[in-house]
Amino acid sequence: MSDLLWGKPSLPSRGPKPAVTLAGIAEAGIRIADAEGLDAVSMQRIADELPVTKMALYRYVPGKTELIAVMSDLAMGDPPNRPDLPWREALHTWSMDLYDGFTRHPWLLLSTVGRRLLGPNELTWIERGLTALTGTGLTGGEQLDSILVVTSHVRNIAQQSTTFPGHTTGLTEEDMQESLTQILTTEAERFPHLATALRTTAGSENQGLEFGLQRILDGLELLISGRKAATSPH
Amino acid sequence: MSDLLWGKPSLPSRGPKPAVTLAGIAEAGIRIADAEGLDAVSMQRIADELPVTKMALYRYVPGKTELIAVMSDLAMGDPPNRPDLPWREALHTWSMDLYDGFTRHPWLLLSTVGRRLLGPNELTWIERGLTALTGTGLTGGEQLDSILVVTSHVRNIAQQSTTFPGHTTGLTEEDMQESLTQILTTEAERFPHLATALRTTAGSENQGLEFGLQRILDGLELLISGRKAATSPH
DNA sequence: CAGTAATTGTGTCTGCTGGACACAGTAAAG
DNA sequence: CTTTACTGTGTCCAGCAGACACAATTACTG
Repeated sequence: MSDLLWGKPSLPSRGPKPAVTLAGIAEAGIRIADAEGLDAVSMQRIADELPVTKMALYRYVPGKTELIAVMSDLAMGDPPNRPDLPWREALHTWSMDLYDGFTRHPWLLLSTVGRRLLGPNELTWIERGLTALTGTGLTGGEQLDSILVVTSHVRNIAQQSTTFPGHTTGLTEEDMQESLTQILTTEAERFPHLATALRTTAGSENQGLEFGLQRILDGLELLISGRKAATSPH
Repeated sequence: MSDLLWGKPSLPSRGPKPAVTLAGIAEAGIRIADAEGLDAVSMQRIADELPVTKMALYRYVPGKTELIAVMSDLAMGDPPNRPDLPWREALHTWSMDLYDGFTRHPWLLLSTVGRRLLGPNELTWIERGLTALTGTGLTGGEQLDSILVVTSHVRNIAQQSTTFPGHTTGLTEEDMQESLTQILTTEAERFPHLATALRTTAGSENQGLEFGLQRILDGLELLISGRKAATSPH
């Protein structure tokens, strides 16, 4: 099932030499997705970048779904190896690294939704996140839930602040702002709190990432310190 | 631009009576998306459910993108009106209501990603969330960031625990578990922390929602109480 | 060396999608 | 009764994922 994601490239066989490789196909797909968005990735489009035709790709990949999965795991890459840090700093830099990845490959936000098979790189990310939380006294389930919360936050912040090439109707941040302010003037009475909230907002870019992250880490710290206070004096 | 989402249905005109309505089209689309997933929603498929042909739909909607936007805002519905509660309880029930919405219409998780124009219902959700946070001493930006964190968490938990009809390759939770345990046996040395974390996990369903939510609310409470301690004695 | 089996790449075909466009029919206003 | 505005339909196109048959290439086997 997940041979594509985990299997080693088996070289020796009988027929003609393959003209391309699975990794090469995936890289071509990544290049297209980075430049033109995930919607621009089609079998034909990928084949155009390689010395093969569209149908030849199906010798390497059972379908587009699986190809996107391979692309995604490959683009995710290996998480940067950080030296030993206290759990809070470790999780913080881990989050920032994750955010960097999502900004480098915005389409990952679209291709990694819902239930799916996990590839080696994605599992390594999880492993590194868990590493940061070992020794905190949290149970395994709590550790998993913790990195899930952090991941969710990073994902959605990235989703909101990224410009998707192609995909969405070319909406700039200004378009949204303009539409919103126009609505708030014509329908002000329906959204009083939103109006005041926006009025008292310093439009500083991307502080949402740090804000939410600090809240989550604060919440985790509360739990962890309580957990330690309960176990260590006993 | 957002006339479709915000405009009133203008009745009187000259030509023949319209055979359908925008709301009717959107409801048909919602029905299909609920039952068969977002991918099953096509112009042809919607037209099959209505007494018109595919092309007639374009008299009511400029394109599929806008139709999905209308469907999304409609499916989101009005947030349940809760009596006045302390901010923490208010935000908690708000989150649960939001989660309910996402489980009722899982495709909303797919249709409401990225930059987009906000409809009246979506804005009302935001307004209600902000209402819970008024009087906490948080700035407008902090209030917005707060509900963003909560929303992100709810979204991603829903995303993970929901079975998408159609969309993904029919992967059950068992398939993922099986694939994961198989990987962890063959590649155990690469993911030690993950292995132990999964071993010490009580497989209780969906506690991730409550866990993360409580962490976030704890973090917010820490900020809010600090904010109040700084202002009230002064 | 000849023959067979395995494997790769290609071309053709189907059914689906979103959408452009011309055209016919309908209802109200002049 | 004509004009005008509007609705619904049929036809057409480009692009998509993928099924399938077939030719070409290579290695193993007798």
